[in-house]
Amino acid sequence: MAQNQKITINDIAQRTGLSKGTVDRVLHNRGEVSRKSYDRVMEVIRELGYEPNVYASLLAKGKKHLVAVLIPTHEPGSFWELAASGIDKPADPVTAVGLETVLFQYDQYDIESFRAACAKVLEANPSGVVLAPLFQGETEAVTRQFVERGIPYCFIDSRPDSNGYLAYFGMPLYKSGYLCADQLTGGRDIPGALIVRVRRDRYQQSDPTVNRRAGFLDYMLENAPGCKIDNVFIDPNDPDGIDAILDGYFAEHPDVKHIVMFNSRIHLLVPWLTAHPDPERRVVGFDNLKANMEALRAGTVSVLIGQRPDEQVRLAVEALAEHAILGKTPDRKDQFMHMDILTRYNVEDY
Amino acid sequence: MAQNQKITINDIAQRTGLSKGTVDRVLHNRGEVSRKSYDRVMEVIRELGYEPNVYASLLAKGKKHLVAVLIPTHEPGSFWELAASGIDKPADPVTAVGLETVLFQYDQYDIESFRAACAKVLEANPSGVVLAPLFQGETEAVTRQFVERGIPYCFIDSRPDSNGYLAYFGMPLYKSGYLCADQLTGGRDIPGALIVRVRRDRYQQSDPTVNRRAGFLDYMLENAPGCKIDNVFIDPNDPDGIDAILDGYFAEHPDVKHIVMFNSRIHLLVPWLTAHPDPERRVVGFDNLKANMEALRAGTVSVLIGQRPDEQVRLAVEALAEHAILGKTPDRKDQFMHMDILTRYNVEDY
DNA sequence: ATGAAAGCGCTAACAA
DNA sequence: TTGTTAGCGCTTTCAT
Repeated sequence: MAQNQKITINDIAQRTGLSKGTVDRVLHNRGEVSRKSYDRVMEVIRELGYEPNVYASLLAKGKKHLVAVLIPTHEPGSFWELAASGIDKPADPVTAVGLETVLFQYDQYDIESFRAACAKVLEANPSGVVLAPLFQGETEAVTRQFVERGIPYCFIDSRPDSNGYLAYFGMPLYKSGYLCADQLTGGRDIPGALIVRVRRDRYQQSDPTVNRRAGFLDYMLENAPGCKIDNVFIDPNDPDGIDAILDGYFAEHPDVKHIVMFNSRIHLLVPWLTAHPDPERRVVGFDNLKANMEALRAGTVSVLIGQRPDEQVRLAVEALAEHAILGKTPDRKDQFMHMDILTRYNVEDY
Repeated sequence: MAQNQKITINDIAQRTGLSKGTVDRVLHNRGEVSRKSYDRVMEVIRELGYEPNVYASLLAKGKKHLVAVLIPTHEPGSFWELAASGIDKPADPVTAVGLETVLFQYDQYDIESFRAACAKVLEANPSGVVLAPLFQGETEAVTRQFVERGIPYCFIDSRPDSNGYLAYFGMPLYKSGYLCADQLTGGRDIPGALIVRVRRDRYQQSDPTVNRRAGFLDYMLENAPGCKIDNVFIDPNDPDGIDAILDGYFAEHPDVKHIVMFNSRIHLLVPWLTAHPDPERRVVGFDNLKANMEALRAGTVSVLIGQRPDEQVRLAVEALAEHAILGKTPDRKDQFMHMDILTRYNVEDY
């Protein structure tokens, strides 16, 4: 074990015969230092194994770091509520080190509200921002501003094709469809499966489920070639309509049992599923919304695939904090989250 | 938004007409303060919404916090290696805040080495220690010493019946057996299943797998009553013996396909499984050892149930750090980890 | 290009 | 019981 006498800038100032000020200047590449002094300082730093004391530094600059989290407003029980809950999770010692996180929200169906939120974020002049790229064009616009102002940012949930972000935290979408298919079929060929989709007006939003669907279909092609796959569209705001649509479909296709949805709304089917129990049926959906987990416990949904949205924001915030405070850059830019398989037997401690 | 002018102990000193010293005393309940002053200070603190500045505090006391992690030596690819890898995971800002973690190891089959490691831990006088309670009696002994010396400690992996620990991070063992059974059977009745066990000499160690086995058997009783369940014992150090035992068993029981192991050693069966492929067979094991994950990818093992041992130690270290630095106590003492279901389709990003 | 010095907010030792 | 004071290690003017 090496001697643990922390060595300070004073030590290295003495050793070099220079002053703390100069040492500090080289430490932060702040210029105004002669080539010679610079080299000498660097040498001694290495020699003595100097490591800066973060508290002292933070204390001296007296700066609070603020990271902004820019996500849609969350109705209770929604996906974005889960995500938002991650904002307070960064390990307390971290926040204790002078990190403040602020939530900026917008209506995910209203591009104007997104613009407004972006403006507020810029105003707050944060040390970093984490955002979900729901509106493609606008996202490009803000991130360009971030870059201009030297504000690092992280994407969560999904990731545009741009390149200036510090890191991305999210599920591998195509693969998640694959996994989903495997859970639905149990690895066996099945007669048929119904994909329930939400009719979306296109709010200029990107749809992350298309990749997922692609993965699903590819799996089926390879592993369950005999399976007939149908699509049906529902309106989230019309519960009766949902029942009617499902009734209609299954009346015509009594051989089909299995059901899958690629967004987080599998809970919309619970009333119908409850009314039409079938031990043979497998139902697979995504995301650990409260209502979805209820359905899992009740047995109406067989499997849920989770991606820990709260972890995504936690990790993103931490990455930004490390960047701001310690100047570190994550080793991998794209950090894919593990896809959690949830059944009634392991929901409890999720 | 409230005004963000950080208020300091100076402010509250002025407001009360007392000195920083006195304020500091009440802040830390260090006594030597008159009832009256105490009350007044508290009042003003509340009134002004004072919050201490952690950096300043840390800087002033100049104390590095050390947390000791006391776990078995890890051979490469073992369970404890995974656990050990969590030691460096606490978010960097945390370690930056002055946390040092040190690993203390012992031979899990040698109680003397455990005693020695404990002695060293005590010697290091850490601010906290995380340990796995492998040796029951000895664990009681050390923890008693921890309590005496006011050193908080966390258990990981499993948890004795004592009560003085700060927190426990681990898998719910009984439930994990239940989940395991469900994954093995796929929710259907099956003709038979073979439990492969490791013959353990009793090193005075507690065996965490007994609860798991109990959960498994209960599930089977309830949900697969027709299933014949057999046990077979292998010696980890005798690969040929393993093959022989499995050959022997399956020769006699051609109707049985499924195999399960309750410890982390399912990878021991890979040679035999590879030599005897069977698309109908399901094989379920525990823990994401490298060898196990390989088997999953190769398709010889169907499902692995993971508990993120690295997360367990990370969380334990963080809990201890929060306690030491911030004086916080975790809200829940027993923090059960989620049980991860791993298949070939979601191992990749684990 | 470099040095000197005044803090950042808090702690702890010592006086009073 | 309370006040005073000298730092903790680093940053940041302001001189030089």
